[in-house]
Amino acid sequence: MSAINPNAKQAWLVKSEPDDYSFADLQRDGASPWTGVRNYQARNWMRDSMCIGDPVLFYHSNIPTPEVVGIATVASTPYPDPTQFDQASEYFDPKSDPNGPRWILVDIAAVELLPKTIPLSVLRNDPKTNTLPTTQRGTRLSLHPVPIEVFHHICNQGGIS
DNA sequence: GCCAACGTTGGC
DNA sequence: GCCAACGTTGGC
Repeated sequence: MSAINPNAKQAWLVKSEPDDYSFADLQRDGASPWTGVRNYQARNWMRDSMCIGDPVLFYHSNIPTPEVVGIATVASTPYPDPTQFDQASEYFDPKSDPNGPRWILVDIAAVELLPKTIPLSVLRNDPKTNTLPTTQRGTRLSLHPVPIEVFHHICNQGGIS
């Protein structure tokens, strides 16, 4: 059972297309390796900065109303993404060397569904959240840091006290 | 479905 | 090391 570390110094946001993998899927699975991230900056954060127990906002992208839907947490230390060596996977990377894997991930675990989801439009209209990369036009990072106080603010907005 | 913005690739 | 071409992300 994974829980958020109340003393965590850093929170995060991860994006997922719900048609591909939704927060409900994560709740069903309990936890899941965060596979398929193929962006070096995002990889570096997983490899170097994400700590077990860090809070995570789970965001649904590529839908009519993109929104933060749930709370999750980092549930493992970093390790190589197994899909990079799986020829059957859409994430297979022929250039990755098993002796020095290119793609590193952590496990993400579901914590709770937000009673009230928070649409991107609301994040953009709130001065406390409108500096998040996800609210910036053109930002395609699928994973990025969120200041811990902003995380708590978003939880409050979402109906969690 | 469109397209702007961005990251990556590869030729030179 | 530059930069044009390309592929992908993701809002709309």
